[in-house]
Amino acid sequence: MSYKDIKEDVLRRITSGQWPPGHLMPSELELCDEYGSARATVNRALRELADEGVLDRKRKSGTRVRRAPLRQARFDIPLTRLEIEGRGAAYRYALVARDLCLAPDWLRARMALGAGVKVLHLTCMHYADGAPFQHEDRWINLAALPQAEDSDFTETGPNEWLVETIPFSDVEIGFGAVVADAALAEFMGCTTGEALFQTERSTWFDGQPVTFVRLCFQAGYRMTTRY
Amino acid sequence: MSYKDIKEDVLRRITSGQWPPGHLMPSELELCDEYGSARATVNRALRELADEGVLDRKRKSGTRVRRAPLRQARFDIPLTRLEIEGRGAAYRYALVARDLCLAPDWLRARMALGAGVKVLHLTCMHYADGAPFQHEDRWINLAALPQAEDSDFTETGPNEWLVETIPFSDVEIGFGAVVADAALAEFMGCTTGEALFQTERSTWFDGQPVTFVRLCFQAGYRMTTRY
DNA sequence: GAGTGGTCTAGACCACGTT
DNA sequence: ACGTGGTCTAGACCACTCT
Repeated sequence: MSYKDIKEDVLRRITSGQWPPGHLMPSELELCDEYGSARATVNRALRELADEGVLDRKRKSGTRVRRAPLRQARFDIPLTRLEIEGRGAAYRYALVARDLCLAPDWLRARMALGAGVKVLHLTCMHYADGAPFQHEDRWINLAALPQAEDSDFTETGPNEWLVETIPFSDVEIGFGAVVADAALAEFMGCTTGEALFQTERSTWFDGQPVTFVRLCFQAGYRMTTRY
Repeated sequence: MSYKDIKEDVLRRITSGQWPPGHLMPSELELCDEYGSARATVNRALRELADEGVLDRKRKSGTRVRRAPLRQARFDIPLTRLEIEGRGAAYRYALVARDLCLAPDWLRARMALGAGVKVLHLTCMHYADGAPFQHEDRWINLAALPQAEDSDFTETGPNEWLVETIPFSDVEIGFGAVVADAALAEFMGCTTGEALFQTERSTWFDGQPVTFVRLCFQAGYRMTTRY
């Protein structure tokens, strides 16, 4: 039995009611006997199920079926270009505004920036088959990324530039809703007062705040996943 | 070296620029030499980094640092009661309406229900310290869960009842935004026209559609995570 | 064909938490 | 003290995919 077969079989026993929520499962060694597999194989199956929130494992106490499955949803956060192209639509990018300025107070608080820090403020639009898809409001900390000042971002969006420039970062992401004001409605080709799905993202690299971005999606956009 | 140490060291090499995006890493056997570990240990470290979207692995070609890290965000989807209590607020639940009816067409399409299927339609409110926190619009397929008809849901919300009744399910979840109409604004204690964060969830058990729910959160609510 | 990752085995020691 | 899961080792065979 492969570890995948074991995972499937354990899930089957749980969904069939043979192992109800809270049930104490056999120990790894007992399952090794039953499945005729090595302990490492059984262990991998159970460990992955625990990672996925189905099982609860404790040394000495054993492995139990979770009562209220710790439901977790995993979302892919793709580049906007790839998301649009993945739907078979043509991608177009446009730079709306590019502004060098001191970080406003709300941004300094948000990104934990010191006083008098210069930031690059970019406003961009992303289109799918010519229709407004996403409005991007981006702030880049020039103290962390001075070379951003030399890029003009007319051809390539800041997101794509960033992922090629910074290899890895800590990220905080938040989802919410926002009402389209007159300006945003004009960009997004919707009516004023429409509710738009919005994500906010702060990125750090090596402990240093790098960028903050607000993305507003077209009206009716839904971010979905299965698990 | 433990697999965690190896993960850390590989991440350090990536963030330090020693292994830039797209870089071809040493093979597992070479890393075994370098770290003085068994191949299974190195394999687990690299496999987990690939699962997390940092590395890209292919047989024969080897392991590379992802160019555009397929960033994934993991969100916990807690029970509303636990989310509110976890913030140190008092939880209160109220059943607003309970209605037995035939599934409307949009719902039949959404849940892949046959014609003439009876559903239980529930409207509920969840309060945090007395303030409206979440509006729940729930539909339960009585063909899959006939015992739902015997529960009155005045004391316990349908979500808590469901997780105790069904051990495991397939779930499709979507995030979006919705404008508060007059009725919803009254429930949520906000002004009409406010943008509210909304999640929709469809649940299947054993291939059978069980329930569909729309959750509207208080104005300004943000669902956040770090990764 | 050959190199790489994917997986499995049998055995071992350790860490944690309950008793 | 003892039972359980957590992890590591050394070796093996297989599957994919590039040339």
